[in-house]
Amino acid sequence: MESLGRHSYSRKEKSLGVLVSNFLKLYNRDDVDLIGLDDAAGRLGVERRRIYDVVNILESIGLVARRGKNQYSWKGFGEVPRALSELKEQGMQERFGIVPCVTNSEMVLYDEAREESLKLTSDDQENSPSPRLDSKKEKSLWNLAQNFVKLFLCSGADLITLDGATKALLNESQDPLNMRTKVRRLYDIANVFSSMNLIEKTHIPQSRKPAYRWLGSEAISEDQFVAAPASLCDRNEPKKRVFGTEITNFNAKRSKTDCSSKDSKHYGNENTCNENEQQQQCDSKSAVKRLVSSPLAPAGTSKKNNTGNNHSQRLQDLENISSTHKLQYCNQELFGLLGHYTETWRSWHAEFGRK
DNA sequence: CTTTCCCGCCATACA
DNA sequence: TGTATGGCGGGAAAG
Repeated sequence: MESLGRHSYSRKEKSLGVLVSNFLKLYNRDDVDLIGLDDAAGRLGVERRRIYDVVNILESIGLVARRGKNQYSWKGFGEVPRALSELKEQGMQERFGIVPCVTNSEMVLYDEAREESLKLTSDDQENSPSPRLDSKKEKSLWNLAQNFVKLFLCSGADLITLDGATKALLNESQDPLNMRTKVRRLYDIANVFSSMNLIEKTHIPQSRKPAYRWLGSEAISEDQFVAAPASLCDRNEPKKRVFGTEITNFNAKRSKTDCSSKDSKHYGNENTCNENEQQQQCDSKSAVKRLVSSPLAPAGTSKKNNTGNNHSQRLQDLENISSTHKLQYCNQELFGLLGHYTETWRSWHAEFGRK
């Protein structure tokens, strides 16, 4: 019904936060080990690019680990504490505690002597291949995410603003242009972390400045369990990938890896992907919903099952129904009673067909 | 207006 | 070469 309702689009529905939430809901299970990027993208109905974002950030916490091309492995939440403590230690060793950050009050302690945090000790003598391999990683989402948590873990600060974090993590490069980009990334990361309750968004006491507070690694769970009940209710339509984005997204991910060639491809938009979801025990009261979505064509591979197709499909259906029923109800009484209805329908049908 | 941040172009890395 | 990965920043929604 709302597929026609034009402006049902909301940015929030497509945020990295909900993506991650769905991602966790999907893979946070004991029996899950390998995660295929294509599979994830397909199941979640997003472009592959977004999966990279999610996975990179999750990896910084140890939730997942790169297994190889197209493959990540699911480590559990059990791994998180370990990873965090490791990060903390790492951060302590570096200058991470002392940087422009926010105290409980609201003051922004300006920078300080963070100059020689350079790797005087571990200068070169590292990766032989590329000299600039380092710079590459420094800018990665993965690295940024780790540094972000280090900030929380190492500085005594309770609240941290993205602004402050940016300045702290930006190596002296006060360039405003650089900062813009950095903040964007931090927003991404913060959204992910807060969606899994690792951090929480608040405000600095007096000023209205938004800031983040660190929550332990314990309150992380809860929401990402199988969660059958809640997910079923709003299971109506995917509503992501409404329209407009279609044409541009040509993700020619042929891939098909090898192991499981069971792919339904990305075009998981529209009414295709949701059905048959998983095989969870969610059928408690799902039966009711099931009926509603069936009328539409099974779609399948056609990427462009536009409205035109639907109409003709609909027509076909009606036609079938009408013929069947005509044979069925040969009772004179009924026929007479419904006569004008069928007549009306017939004329409508004719007109519609003409158009 | 400013803050938040999604989208997807396209540079790199890799096979 | 083709594919996989993921910086990066435009610009639009949200506030």
